[in-house]
Amino acid sequence: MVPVVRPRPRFQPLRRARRRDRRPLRPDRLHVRGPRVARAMAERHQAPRGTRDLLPGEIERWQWVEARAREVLDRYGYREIRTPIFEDYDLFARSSGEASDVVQKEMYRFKDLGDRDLALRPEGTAGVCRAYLQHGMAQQGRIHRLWYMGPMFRYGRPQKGRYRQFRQVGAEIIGTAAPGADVEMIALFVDLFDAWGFRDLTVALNSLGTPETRRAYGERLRQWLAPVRAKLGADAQQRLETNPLRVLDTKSPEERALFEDPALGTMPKLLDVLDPESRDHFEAVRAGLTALGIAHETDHGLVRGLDYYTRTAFEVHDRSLGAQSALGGGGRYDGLIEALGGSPTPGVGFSIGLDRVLLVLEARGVAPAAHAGGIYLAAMEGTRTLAPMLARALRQVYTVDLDLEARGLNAQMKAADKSGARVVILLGEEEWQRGEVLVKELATGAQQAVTLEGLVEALDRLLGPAPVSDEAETR
RNA sequence: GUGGGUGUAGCUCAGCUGGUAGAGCACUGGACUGUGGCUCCAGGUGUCGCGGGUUCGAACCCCGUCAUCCACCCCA
Repeated sequence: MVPVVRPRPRFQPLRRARRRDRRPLRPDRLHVRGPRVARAMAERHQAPRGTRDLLPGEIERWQWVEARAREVLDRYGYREIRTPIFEDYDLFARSSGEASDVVQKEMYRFKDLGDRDLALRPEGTAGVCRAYLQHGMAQQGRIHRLWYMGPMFRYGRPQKGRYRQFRQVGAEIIGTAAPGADVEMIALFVDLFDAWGFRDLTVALNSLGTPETRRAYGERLRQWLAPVRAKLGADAQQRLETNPLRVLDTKSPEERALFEDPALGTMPKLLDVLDPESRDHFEAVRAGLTALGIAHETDHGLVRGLDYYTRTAFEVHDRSLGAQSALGGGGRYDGLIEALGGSPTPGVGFSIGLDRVLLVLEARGVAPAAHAGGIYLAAMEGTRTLAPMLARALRQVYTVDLDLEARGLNAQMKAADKSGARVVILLGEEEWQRGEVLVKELATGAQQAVTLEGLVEALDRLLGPAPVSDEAETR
């Protein structure tokens, strides 16, 4: 006989193959995952880098945060607006600034099948302003208070608190340059954090003036730093040319020490060169915040490099987050809508990174109260077909779970316990003959037979008619 | 995009300078086809991230790659 040599698949050692062959067939797995060969050849999928799944157990925390935010925004009288998750690339390029990092290297930009140049939104304000213009909202009232909540996308190396898909909640007031708008915006900003349980926040505040005052200030900075220019890092020297305000933003202790050099004299402050109108505006905002008892402090290093940002800029940070400490920020953008092709229209807004808010809440052990359990409907052989009907009727009012696989009573009771149900309705055959069901309270084990007519009354007594609370509590 | 750390069961982690898969929790079934938690028994607990290479032999060594974490850049 001629020996036949069969090539052995290289991806699977013989030892492992034998092990697998000894295992009993698992039909429940086979039909889900497919035959072994197909599985071995297929790549196993995972969420793309920088994205993540929010699973049951974690999503409740998100729902709680979102619900609290909606309540506050609603009480402030703001209206929700939902804009597309992708827009023309050009919209973001204009609103964020061609030279900005976001546009230069963080944009998810793509062409669709119609060769349109599109991008996933990196922030929310651009889309809101576009919608404002597209639908002529200016004609329907001068001042619009809007909010949005949803995913944003930026391409960058992910780390804790920074993801490629992240969620923001934000608000805008379009149509007034009054300092009162800035004050309300910051009050809303702070009250959102308050609703999530943040206390003792301090808002960092600055005024960027106008593009003209910023240019003048940039020149002052260049002159001031000229003596130590050679000692600055390469990045800082580059920024001194393109965006001098950013030089002050450095985290380098060496560079910060240079700023303290007595030979330089005191650092010029942007507030010192503000135009009189911007100065008055800034003072009015500060006075308004003080009147409301909102803690704030001026941060001369707080800058926004983009041309369309004007006057007020603000941020809050949480040091527990590490390098990505910014929880949210905002400011006035009186030049933006004009730059997008509208008539000159002032606006002010903010955005808050919900992923980072959730990180802080998680670290603090703040969790939504556990969901109060509902009803588990257990059936027996002779009442099996009744269960789906009764369950459907009860589900008009109650949270009802039941077994789908015709399992034994023991298994159903275990499932009921595991599901967190408070009450089991047992469709016993004998009881059903008499027009009754058994109602058992799991916490006490107490059980009684009730007629169908008395069932609702018994359930209300055990479960209470009150809706479940979703207030937060500390573990 | 730059630099560094880490990838072993669903989760938290052991695994000695190469010598053939481990614990706890969780999960499923059974003891218990008319009653959950406790206990006991049985069990999937596994592409040792993935792909190459070195070796008689790789979870361990080398290279690449992916993911994750930290820092930078920048922001939320």
